[in-house]
Amino acid sequence: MIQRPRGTRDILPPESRLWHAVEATAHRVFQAFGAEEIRTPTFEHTELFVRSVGETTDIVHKEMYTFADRKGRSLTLRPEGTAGVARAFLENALQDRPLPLRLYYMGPMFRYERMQKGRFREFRQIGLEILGAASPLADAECLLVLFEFFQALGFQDLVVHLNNLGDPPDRAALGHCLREFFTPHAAQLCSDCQRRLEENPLRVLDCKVPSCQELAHRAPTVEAVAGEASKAHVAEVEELLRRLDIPYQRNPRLVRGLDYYVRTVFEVVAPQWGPSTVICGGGRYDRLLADLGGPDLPGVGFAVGEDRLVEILPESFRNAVFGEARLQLVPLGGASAAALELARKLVRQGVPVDVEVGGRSLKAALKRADKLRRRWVAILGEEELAQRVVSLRDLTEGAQRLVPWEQLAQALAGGQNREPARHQGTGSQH
RNA sequence: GUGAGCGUAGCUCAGCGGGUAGAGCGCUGGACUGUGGCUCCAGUGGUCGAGGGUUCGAAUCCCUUCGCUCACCCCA
Repeated sequence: MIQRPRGTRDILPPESRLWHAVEATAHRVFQAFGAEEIRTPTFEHTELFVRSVGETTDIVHKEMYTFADRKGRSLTLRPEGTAGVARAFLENALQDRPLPLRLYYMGPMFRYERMQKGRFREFRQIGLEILGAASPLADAECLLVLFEFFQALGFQDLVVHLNNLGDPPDRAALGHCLREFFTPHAAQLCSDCQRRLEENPLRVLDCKVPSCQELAHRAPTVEAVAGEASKAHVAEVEELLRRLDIPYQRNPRLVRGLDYYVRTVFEVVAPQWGPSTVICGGGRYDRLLADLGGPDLPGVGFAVGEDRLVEILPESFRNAVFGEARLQLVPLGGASAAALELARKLVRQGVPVDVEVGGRSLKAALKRADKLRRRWVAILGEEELAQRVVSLRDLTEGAQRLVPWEQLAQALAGGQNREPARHQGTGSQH
């Protein structure tokens, strides 16, 4: 038996409805704020990710799905979304459109990693980029759109963790400072951090090992070396967040893994999953477009991990999705063809219908409707057919009455399903 | 890349001091010929992850391998 490749998943019904609903919500909210969807390739030239994400990052270092095509070109399955959007922006000269441009995307990303809870080799991200706006207003708008999205999904308790990473010269200076600070205490650091001290001292700041954390808390932060410009920029973002009542928390040890970030960086963690489970990460990347050979235009954006988001979706949203009323239409005897006609009529009126085409007995059909937690069953037998009615049964109460076909849509209007059926997880477990 | 745990029916698992593969749930049907949920009955379902070894005989003991999961690193 052939199994799915490691790190991929089958998203089965009814779970797939949640994914659809999350994506529909994203389209609606993002578009309401003036963003438009961009679809870019799932794979790009390897060089794009090496140059944008950064050569020293783990993503490029050891997590890319890189392969040579038949002509020997090096291609890579995209590990994140921003690089492709930036490339498409430049390639299609979108800087000649009215700026800023708000672009959003959703789709699969790929990273070659060992499997773990909430971590996949193929996972989905929903992201937004605002290109061509240097103002802190753009950073704040990003977070505003993000939180309106969360709000529409029913989240109540999410908090943004926010930091200033400074401008590029500041980052270099901070690296120096941190090396000077940590080197005398190197013996106290974990072995990973001793390595980080050489390669990327910023990463020591968010190590989870207690002894490292203790040191990190006393280490100099970006504030010590950041220029006035970046400080003022992030302070203004904070001011706007307060004004908008978006809950945030300044975290001076927050460091993001991608090299292109400057100034504002942020992430949102799932409260019930502990501090390491990031469901959204983002920040400002003012140098990225220029580094890719384009005009010197700023950008800011975020990406939400859809897999993790679906995992922690509030009950309210799940219930709304699974509670959608559907009519189960059961034909008896020779009424099957008429049932299909009736189903077409109802669907055109906006009523979702399942026709029982299994040819089973009424008893079996009712049993099935009950298993599916359907509320309404319409029985169409010879007698009903002759009178152009159905027997409409309400499975919640067991009540049943005859309803003419023309009034069926109206009789069902506003009806909710019964409590959602319990279902299996995501198909990712075996 | 490092460390740990686990692989028996579609799902959750029992069986492991070697002796003919089990239960619950699910699915299908029946008891109840056009009326669900509860109950009862029947049916359906498995190269015991794979390969090798020990043995008269292995799901069970030994070795190898593959797969899955969790943690670390890092991230969505």
